[in-house]
Amino acid sequence: MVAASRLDETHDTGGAERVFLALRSRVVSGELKAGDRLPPERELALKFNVSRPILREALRSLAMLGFLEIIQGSGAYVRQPDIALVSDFLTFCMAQQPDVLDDIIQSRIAIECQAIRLACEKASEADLNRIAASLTSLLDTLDDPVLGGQADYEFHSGIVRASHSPALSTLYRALTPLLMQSHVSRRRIVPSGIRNFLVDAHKEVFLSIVDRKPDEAENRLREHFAIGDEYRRKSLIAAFSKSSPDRQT
Amino acid sequence: MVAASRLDETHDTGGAERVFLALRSRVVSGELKAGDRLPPERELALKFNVSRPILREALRSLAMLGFLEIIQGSGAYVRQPDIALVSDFLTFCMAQQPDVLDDIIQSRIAIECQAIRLACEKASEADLNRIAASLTSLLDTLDDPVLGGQADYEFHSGIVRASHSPALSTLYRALTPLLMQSHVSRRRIVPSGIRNFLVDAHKEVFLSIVDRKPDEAENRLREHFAIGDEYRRKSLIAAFSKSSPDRQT
DNA sequence: AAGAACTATTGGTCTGACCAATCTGTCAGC
DNA sequence: GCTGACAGATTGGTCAGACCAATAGTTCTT
Repeated sequence: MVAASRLDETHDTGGAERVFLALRSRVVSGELKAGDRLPPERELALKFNVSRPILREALRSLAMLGFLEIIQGSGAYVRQPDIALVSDFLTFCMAQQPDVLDDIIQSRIAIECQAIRLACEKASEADLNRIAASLTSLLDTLDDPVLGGQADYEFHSGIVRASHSPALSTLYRALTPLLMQSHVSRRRIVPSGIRNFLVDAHKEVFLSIVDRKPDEAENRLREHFAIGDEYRRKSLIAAFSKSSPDRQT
Repeated sequence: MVAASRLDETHDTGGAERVFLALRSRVVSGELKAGDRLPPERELALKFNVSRPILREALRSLAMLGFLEIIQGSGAYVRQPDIALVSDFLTFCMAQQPDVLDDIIQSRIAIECQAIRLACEKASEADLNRIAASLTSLLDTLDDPVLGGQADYEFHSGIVRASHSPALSTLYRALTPLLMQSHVSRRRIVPSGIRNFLVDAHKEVFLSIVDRKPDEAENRLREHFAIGDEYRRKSLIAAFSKSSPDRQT
């Protein structure tokens, strides 16, 4: 047999994947920085000892992952991957599991409760102003579900931002699309009666940050979430007992 | 001009990306479930009206993202993406930002503090036994940095698992690699004197879960983290003032 | 009926060519 | 001398056909 000439490859997984891993490691290691331009495809293909279609499979994969931006006629440029891709992927991973939309709120509470503690320490004047502004828009958009939801989001994301924790902010951004889904369906079933109450809860949370009282802030925030949760359950029960006969498919 | 037959495409971004998006949307929408086999490449290429190399660029990209598993001679099969990929990507995204390793601990605290509250409600006998077991190994491996670190991780991840929140667990798993990095460097500078104290802290946290007291559990956990943080700072200051002259490059 | 050999299917790769967008350098015109 | 337009070179985008390698299904032998 002629099986005696494959020792030059670490672990052969196919040409495309080999090139993919090689280039990716160059990016994550910092050897290739954002903005750098890769050599032309024909040249790279020669260097990696693969054909151009195979080399392109690797490049395209990196591009889809956000590591590269390929511009026709110009070249392939290293790009800082966007957190939005993580978000997409996380969304999909979680969406595979049943009832995640009900569960995702736990992650939100986790992040915001820690963020608000840090915010009590680190929030700047600008942070507080931003949160105050979102509080104002919250008041002005009580009757608009869409704008109101946006103001609500800005209030909460303002808290996270005020924590000055990049990791918390990154996670929060990654969760945002999923939050939006559960958020929309939640807000839809909230009638006008409870809204003033929710506004007051937001105010109290904000004031606790202004007073720099972490424990109080977290407790009020937890209470805010708990009330929302309790209310959602009641609504679901009510909706279920009413429309139970209609429920089909 | 012959430009009058591209209205069937949403927005033409090139063949490969078009195919990629089409197939990906079929996966995320559930139209293609895990385990399903895709048609042969030649057939797919015909269906999407592209050449095989282009079709392969799309397939390879999906494979690199974990959506597909391609087996030579057999076919391309839809696969449930692994959260580890999110973790990798998250790691890279965060690693680009400076000082994330010091900041990632905030995300950990956030998740665990919420998880421990849920654990107080939902922890099963098996959960408690698992945590108790990790507590035992923590005692048995006080002198081994590696095994001790592993026991410590099992204790904390046991808490998260006991929360029975898939979202929190998913996030925690995503953070784990980054935690390991900061964890190792932290544990290395912890001398033996403080360890018994840390073990006691773990015990108290555990007992609070057993007693089903969320507030107490969270407070003790926060205290545990705070002490670790405080200690790390002291160590850094000490190390800095001692080795300051040596510090080079 | 079980195992082996064969064949069809399917992914993996290569070559070479052509098109399209971009970049660059030259040259005419101001 | 500077500017703008043109033309060629560079580079990515795509295609076609061919061949190899691994797998799966079939058939034949034992």
